Amino acid sequence: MTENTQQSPRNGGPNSIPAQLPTQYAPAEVEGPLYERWVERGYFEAEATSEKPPYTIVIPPPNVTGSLHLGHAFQHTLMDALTRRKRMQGYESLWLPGMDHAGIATQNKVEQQLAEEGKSRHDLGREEFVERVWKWKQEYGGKILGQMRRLGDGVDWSRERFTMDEGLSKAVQTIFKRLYDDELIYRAERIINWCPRCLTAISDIEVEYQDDDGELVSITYGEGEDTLVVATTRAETMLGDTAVAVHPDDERYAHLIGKRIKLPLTDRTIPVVADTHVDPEFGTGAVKVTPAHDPNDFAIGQRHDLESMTVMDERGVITVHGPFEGLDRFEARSAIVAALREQGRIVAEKRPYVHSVGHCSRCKTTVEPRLSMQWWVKVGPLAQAAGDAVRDGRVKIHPEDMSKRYFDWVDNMHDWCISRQLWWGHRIPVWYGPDGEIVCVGPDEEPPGTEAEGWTQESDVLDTWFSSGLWPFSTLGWPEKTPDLAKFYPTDVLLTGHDIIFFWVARMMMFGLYAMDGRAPFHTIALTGLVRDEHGKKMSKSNPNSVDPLDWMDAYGADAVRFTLARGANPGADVPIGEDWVQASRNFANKIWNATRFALMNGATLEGELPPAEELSATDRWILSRLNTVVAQVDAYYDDYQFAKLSDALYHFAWDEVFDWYVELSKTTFMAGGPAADASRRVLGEVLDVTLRLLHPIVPFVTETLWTTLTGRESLVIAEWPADSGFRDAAAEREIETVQQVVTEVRRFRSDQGLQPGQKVPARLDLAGTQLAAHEAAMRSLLRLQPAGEEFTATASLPVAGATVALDLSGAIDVEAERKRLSKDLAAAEKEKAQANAKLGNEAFLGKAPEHVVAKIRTRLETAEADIERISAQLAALPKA
RNA sequence: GGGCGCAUAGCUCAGCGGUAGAGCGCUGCUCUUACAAAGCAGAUGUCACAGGUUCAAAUCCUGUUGUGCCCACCA
Repeated sequence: MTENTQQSPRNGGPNSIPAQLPTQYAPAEVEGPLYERWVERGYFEAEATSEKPPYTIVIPPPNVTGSLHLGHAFQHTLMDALTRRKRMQGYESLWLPGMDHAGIATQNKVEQQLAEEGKSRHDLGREEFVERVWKWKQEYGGKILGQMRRLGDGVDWSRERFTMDEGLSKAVQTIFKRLYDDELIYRAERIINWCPRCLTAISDIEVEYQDDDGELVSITYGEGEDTLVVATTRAETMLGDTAVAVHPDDERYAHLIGKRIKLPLTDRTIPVVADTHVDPEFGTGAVKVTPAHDPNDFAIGQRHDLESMTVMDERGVITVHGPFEGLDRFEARSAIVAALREQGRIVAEKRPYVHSVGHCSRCKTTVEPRLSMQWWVKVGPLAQAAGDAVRDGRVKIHPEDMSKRYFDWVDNMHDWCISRQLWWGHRIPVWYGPDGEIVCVGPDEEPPGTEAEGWTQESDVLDTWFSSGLWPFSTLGWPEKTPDLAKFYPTDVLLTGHDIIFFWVARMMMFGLYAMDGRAPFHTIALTGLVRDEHGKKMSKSNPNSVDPLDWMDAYGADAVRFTLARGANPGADVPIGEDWVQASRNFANKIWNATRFALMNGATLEGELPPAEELSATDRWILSRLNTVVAQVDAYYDDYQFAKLSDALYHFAWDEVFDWYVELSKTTFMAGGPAADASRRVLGEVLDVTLRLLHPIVPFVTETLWTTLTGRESLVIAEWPADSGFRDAAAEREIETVQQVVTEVRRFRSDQGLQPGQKVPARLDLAGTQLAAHEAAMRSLLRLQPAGEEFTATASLPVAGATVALDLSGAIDVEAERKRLSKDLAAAEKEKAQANAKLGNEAFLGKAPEHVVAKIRTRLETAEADIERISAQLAALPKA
């Protein structure tokens, strides 16, 4: 990285460009080349050997199949702002990019492609298919990486990682082996969530529940005296029933407990068992038990040693010999109900019944609970540690109330089903021997035997979240002891959406603490909300409200999109965004552009020391005082992840104070010339320099373009973050406030009297008794007031804040309108005064209110009294009609 | 069924114990020599409802209504 002192070769030095700057900012022209320059110069590359303290963020790896949506743009903007600021603050700042192989999602994508060629993955075979997926990745994957460049993401491309990379795969195998040896990974037959379309098991959190309309049918089981009625929404599973359960204390069925009854449509009899799980109040109080196809029933089966009968294959097709064999589960449902009805076994006709049904989060297919042999992570001890790290404050969740959700899950976590019946992913490193041996193979070990000898490797792959759980350290080289790992682990902040607390955050916590000797992978978890449209509606790909951020970036620039998102980023809250708002941000960028243009045209400079306060005008001291206040504010907001507030503070400081007041007030100074003008040029340069630095992490492109032009230096990316100099000048702030008050009041009068903004009016300013003498020229300029000539006759007189502005409108003013207006204001001020007086006359208030509140009320009273005096004087000064 | 959150200007949201704020939108006047993607001026709210605590409540407590999200093995 070069010293940030050389002059930019492009523009040949400071301040030479103003004439070349067009009147409008054109983001499309500068953003692309600027980004490439940053990358070429290696600004985003972090050095493990650096002496600087590290600051690390790993990117939540987007799916290789993904493209940039507003949610990414949002989170990336915040992460980019954090890492850019830290870099400016002198940290060795690393934002590590990469992608997730996204097992099911990617496999689905490629299978889809194959389907278009009329093939299935089985036509290719496993090896060829996996090769095909890699090829797909090469060609179509990672589209999002290019889009990240467009956004301006300052990531270290030299450290880009992919969860299926060799190194990361080794990390996966290493931790699998370690967990296996620690007996934290095991294999067991359980009821799992099965997706009959993806043909794989999925974990509990990959199931999305939604209320579906179903039908509850009541069926008579048994014969003769020994009958009871059960209700079900999944009639097809009755073929696999191996019991009926009732509550042990339920007298209605006491005589049946222990007996066997006939299962309709089959030649089987099944026992009636007593189990406290059954709620006697619900339905008939009798439950059909299908251990192989329902998690509850499986548990009952375990307790009563029932047989588990699988009646469907992996596609959800009935496998039981007989009339229903070969039917899809939903066809079978109707067919079975029809058959039961024929036998007169349907007691109550189908009743509409809304109940919660699980769907595959990938393809929305209704999940089929299924008994199956799978691999599991025993989460107990891992989750305990993950919970404790937050409980004891080593890791902070921001905003804090999100931690409840974290604890709820971590403290009640079920074992995690990690095996997937897919081909794309990390293959489970376990080998099965000819004599039933099971051997887990570590990363540097050979398989225990060859296929010829009867050994086979487990065909399942791991849940994609297994590898992303290792992300904060696998990306840094773990399990090797690399310099990167030593320098950049633990990372600092994890910034991500609250929707993946369970999927990803909790798992990184578990694995990080486990693999890295109890060192949590980050000290702060900053959770963001979801991006929504301008009416707060959820954006989804299927909705017409879905927006491609690339379109907005093309139209308004990346900075505009970034600023809009940052400005909407209230901690943990959802972020609404609409095109109008992006436009407004574009306008802001343009405003900064033009203000800088103005500054350059007027010779704003950074050369030489900032003059000492005593050599500066009140206007200059005021803006410097405000500037430093804002620096401190912005720092505080950054440290609290208050992006909306810091963006807003900068927006208002820049636009309202610097551009609308300071720049306008300076115009007079510049025109007058002399040492005062020179000082102001230096101050304006300073104010813009610092403001651009402060804005840079959020709107990097426009600030970089302007700053390099202003300063002639190489880049703002590697410039220093501003520090609060501590300079404050309360007197100057008060003085300028008074100027603003006078100006605003006279403008109001002019506007109310229907004077055109540009119309010059002769005026006499009486500033005796105020500090405003120095500002007379500026005020006259802002207010379009001419010197009073010989003929001057005051037709209106406006006393305000101790000053009096007498105007010659050379004609009658609208006295009535003005009187009406002033009377209204007067009434308001008097009411205010009365209220303040009432408070100050209240002993209870005086006795209990804190001093600063009482002081505030006193000030309020004084202000009201001053207003009354001012307005009364103005009324008195009105010419008689 | 449990948990959490939210109800403030036309819209989207800040504020969370001491006189109601922002952006966009709206009204009027302006091409005032950086910017019309602009400038200036202006209008706009019984802070969901009902109780309570307090000298003081949009802000704290209780309840009601509406709304959103998360969790759960609702046959």
